[in-house]
Amino acid sequence: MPELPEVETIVRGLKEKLPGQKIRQVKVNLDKVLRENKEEFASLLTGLVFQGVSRRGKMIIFDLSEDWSLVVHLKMTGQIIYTRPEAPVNKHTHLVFDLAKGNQLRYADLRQFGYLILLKTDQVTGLPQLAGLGPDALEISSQEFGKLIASRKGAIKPLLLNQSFLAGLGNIYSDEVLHLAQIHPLQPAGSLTSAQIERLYKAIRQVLTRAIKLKGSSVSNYVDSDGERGSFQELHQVYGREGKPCFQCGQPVKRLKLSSRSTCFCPSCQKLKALDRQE
DNA sequence: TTTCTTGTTAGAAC
DNA sequence: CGTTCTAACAAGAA
Ligand SMILES: [Zn+2]
Repeated sequence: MPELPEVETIVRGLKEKLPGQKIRQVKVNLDKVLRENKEEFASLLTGLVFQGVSRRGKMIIFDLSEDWSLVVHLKMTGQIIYTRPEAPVNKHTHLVFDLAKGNQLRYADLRQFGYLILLKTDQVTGLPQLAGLGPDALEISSQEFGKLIASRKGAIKPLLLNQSFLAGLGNIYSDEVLHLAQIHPLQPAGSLTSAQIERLYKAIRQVLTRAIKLKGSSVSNYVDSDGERGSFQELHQVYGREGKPCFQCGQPVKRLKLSSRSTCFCPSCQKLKALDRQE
């Protein structure tokens, strides 16, 4: 599931390889991942040169020559892989870019939820999918975070998943962050004490930074731009661990359903009524 | 066969 | 209008 750490890992990998490379040919196997028809998409891109690669939240932005940009969302199962052309082709490969140096950039997506948008560079920031994003989870300041949290009434877990509030966290990292911060997923955001908000802010940075170091979490089919799995899943404290003992206290991890998403947490480490009274 | 999983969004409810 | 919530989407695993 590409969330911020996985997307960041992919972007860092591609930054080393793509800039300066010309697109020699584009093959489209499934045009439903595109906005325009496949012929138009291929002809617009052919001959362009990759320049920068960046991300905002979970969105990837490729900047190309002639003021074109390609914005990509991988949703749950999307992959972008830079590879030798003779490497075996994933069954769900929907796009193949042949690059001037002989390598290929391949886009694959098992569930076909991801998409690409080709547009002029000056249109990128106005794109609703980008303009609607809140501050990036790794860029927001502690002060701004505290201000945003305080004005919200809903439960903290669904709020962390809301990309227009904060961009980058998904189901895995929201659960992991709340466990590290020792905050119950149902606790109303506006009821968090300043000490809890501080812990939450630090937990977000710590969990995401550590996950990026380990190249993300491979819980389903996630691989980075080299086709390599991440290893942060081995350090998950609660996600996917229902019924197993909490590594901190030994109590079994519980799961509940929150806005039709599963949420794993430790009822002992993450109490609903703040145990840390006044500090 | 049915249920579950995921991120985002349209649309409804408040 | 802002916020919050639900259903829908696809395809494979259990
Ligand atoms: Zn615990």
